[in-house]
Amino acid sequence: MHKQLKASDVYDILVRIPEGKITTYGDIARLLGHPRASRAIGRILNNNPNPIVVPCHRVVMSNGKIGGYAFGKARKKELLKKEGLRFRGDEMPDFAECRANLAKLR
DNA sequence: GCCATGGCTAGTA
DNA sequence: GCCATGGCTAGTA
Repeated sequence: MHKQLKASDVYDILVRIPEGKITTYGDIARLLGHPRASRAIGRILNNNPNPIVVPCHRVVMSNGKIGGYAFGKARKKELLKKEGLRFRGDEMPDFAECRANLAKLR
């Protein structure tokens, strides 16, 4: 078996994403060296033990749609709106501009 | 065998 | 819309 994705590594990345920025499941997967693990990232987020400090709602789909959320998409959308993101249905018009560059985060 | 994804085809309008 | 993917859980034998 090969090396496995660590949930704590995923959460460590998430806490560095500022308000008003978002990332994708795939971007996180690639940063951790598991380019095909985007679906697995979603499963890990679904398990988020601490939604208060780990902003899972800032992870969206690579096609600019909102993606899932343990407490429902409606809740996720509200949180993102509060942080300045705009919506057209489930689409995020400024997805590209708000997409964080994970490599440059500290 | 399920799923909080994503990339790729086929082929409609 | 299909299906490979990776981590997880249920629950068979």
